[in-house]
Amino acid sequence: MPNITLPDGSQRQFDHPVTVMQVARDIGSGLAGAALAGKVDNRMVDTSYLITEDAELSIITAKNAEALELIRHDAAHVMAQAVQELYPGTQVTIGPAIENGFYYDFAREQPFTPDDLQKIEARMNEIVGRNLPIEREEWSRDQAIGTFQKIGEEYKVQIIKAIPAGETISIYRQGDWFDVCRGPHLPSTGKLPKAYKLMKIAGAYWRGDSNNEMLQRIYGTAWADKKQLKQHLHQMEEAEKRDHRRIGRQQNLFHMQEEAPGMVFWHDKGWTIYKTIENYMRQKLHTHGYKEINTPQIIDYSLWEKSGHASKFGDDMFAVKSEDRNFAIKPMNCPCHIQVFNQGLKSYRDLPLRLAEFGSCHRNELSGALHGLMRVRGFTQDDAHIFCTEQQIQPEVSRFIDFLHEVYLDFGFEEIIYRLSTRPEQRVGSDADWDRAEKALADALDHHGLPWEELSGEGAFYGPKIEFSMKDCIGRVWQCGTMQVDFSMPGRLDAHYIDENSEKQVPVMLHRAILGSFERFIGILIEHYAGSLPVWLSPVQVTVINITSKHEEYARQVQAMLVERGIRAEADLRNEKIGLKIRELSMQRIPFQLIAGDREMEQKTVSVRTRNGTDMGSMPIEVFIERLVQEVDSHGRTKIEEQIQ
RNA sequence: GCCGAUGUAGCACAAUUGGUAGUGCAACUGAUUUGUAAUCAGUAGGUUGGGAGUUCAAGUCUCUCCAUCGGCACCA
Repeated sequence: MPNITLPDGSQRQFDHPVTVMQVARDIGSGLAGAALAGKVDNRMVDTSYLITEDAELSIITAKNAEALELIRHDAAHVMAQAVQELYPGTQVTIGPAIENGFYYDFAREQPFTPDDLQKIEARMNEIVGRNLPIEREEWSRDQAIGTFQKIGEEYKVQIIKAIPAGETISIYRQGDWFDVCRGPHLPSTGKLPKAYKLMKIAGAYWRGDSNNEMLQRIYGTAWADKKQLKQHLHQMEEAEKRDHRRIGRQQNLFHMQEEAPGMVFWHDKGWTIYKTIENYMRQKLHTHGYKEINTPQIIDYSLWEKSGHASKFGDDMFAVKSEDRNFAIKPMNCPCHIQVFNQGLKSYRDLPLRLAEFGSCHRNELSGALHGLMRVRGFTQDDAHIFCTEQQIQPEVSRFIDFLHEVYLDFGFEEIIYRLSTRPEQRVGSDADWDRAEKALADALDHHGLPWEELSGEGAFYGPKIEFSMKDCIGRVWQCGTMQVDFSMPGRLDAHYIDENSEKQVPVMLHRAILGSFERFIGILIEHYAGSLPVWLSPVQVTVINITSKHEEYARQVQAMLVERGIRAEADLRNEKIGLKIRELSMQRIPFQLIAGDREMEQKTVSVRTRNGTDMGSMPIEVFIERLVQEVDSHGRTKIEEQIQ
């Protein structure tokens, strides 16, 4: 007879099998009312689940984190029921819980409209109001297939057929409506908190395959209570405010236009950010032993055929024809780097050879994939290729990881996610090669004591890779850095070196990038900092403001002193009140505003104000410059505010 | 590329059932000489994304192309 251990360690003895709900009732009627599901020996189950043996049990209520997934999954079911009641003939397919909510994919000729969402939501409220008990049934495969076939649910039939033999087929029924589902579910529809909202309609391929027909997906968000829902909606609004496309326009950083889809027109302010990053990287590459090179944009198609890109990515390359010759605009830099490597006979003494290029590339991405600076057709990578021996892979990867950490920290990204992608089914190179390369990458990560996740089979056909992703301040993950081993291309493009025994060898090539593309990286920076870039990256670092025309000359002098010291300073000498200037400059997120009036002019000082409204008082110009230079040089680690305190 | 939505002044948005395209901010002109997030007044600004069609009449309806947005798929 079951002896049930609760999370607080207390035990309850029963002389007969009990359901989760019965245990909850035994503890208290309040808990029974709140119970949404149970967790038996760490497995989520329905409240109707019958416990026959000794077990550990926790009762899941809306307060538990685990409840959210149940709530979301139920919301998906309730939505599906609502849709089928409102729009007969619509077929259901799948509808899982996802981060922040849920979706359900429907098959229906006529598209859903935004108005439909309101109607569906209203019907969902009604279904919740009906408080239909949700009951689990187990059916045989034949019964399940037969039943769904009879009601015309062809997709469900396919889903059932795909369930492995021997696995139980469970059906969840709420009122007249039922669905095949693994569960668990809430005890009744009335338990679903009315803290959901349907968000958007989207197309989605059946089974995620673009060869299949497209279904209609409805996304919703669902939470344990209205407060959480409100908070989430508020967060979405906040995220929208930091959208790099919006900030890019507001701060006059760049624009894009119809005539050049997926390509960026950088304005002077945005280009200043770009140049600052490029110069920073150039300096870093130099200290880390890279040689910077530059290679052509347009190359005869035959090189891309030889490298293998034409057959694999030909459709995504921009082609150019001239005097009966076919060219392609380069989609990547590696074949060009091999051409540089191939000039002159290389010795093992030349290795490792690290060739870097701020390589401008063009890829004809599908129109639907474009997204602001994040996914473009024309971009520049902080690209480099390291030519080395197999023995040098691990030390090179290790050095690279140090380099990458240095850079990410300077940009203010502290949380990095590491993923190692290993051999895919279709690949070149011997298993022994792959063994050694995968081990070299894993060892380098381990050597740094870094936590990493293996993505089995996700490597490129030519070699394994590590992907480095950053987490921004609102928790979104962006893949930027990469380190890829390549066994294939050096051989295809005839790269050789002479080893210690005077024999010709093919070098290993490592493809690597830290920022990825400048465009994307700048987009990430803008969103991470919500437009308030650290001073060292800010296009305009300081603006001097005069109070009246009397102080114009002094303000100009101050600006000149700043510019002299390499500070990006402007002067706002407009005939406007300083309240207006401060407002506008603050909204432009200019880090420092220097006020020049009578007092400052007399004492040769400036009054310093930050873009966040902190008045730092007045100080001699020289003192301000020294402190600012320190903040810039330290990449924001030494802040002026802190230097004062 | 696929599904859906959207495209109006530099920007953010209006415009009843098809009936003279407006408002705010910005811009420009003038006044104001101002002390820490919006001084006041005036002026100008548009073939409504491109093309075609229906109609006496199209921002509004239809077709088509383009771009953008949200997803899906893709991402060397």
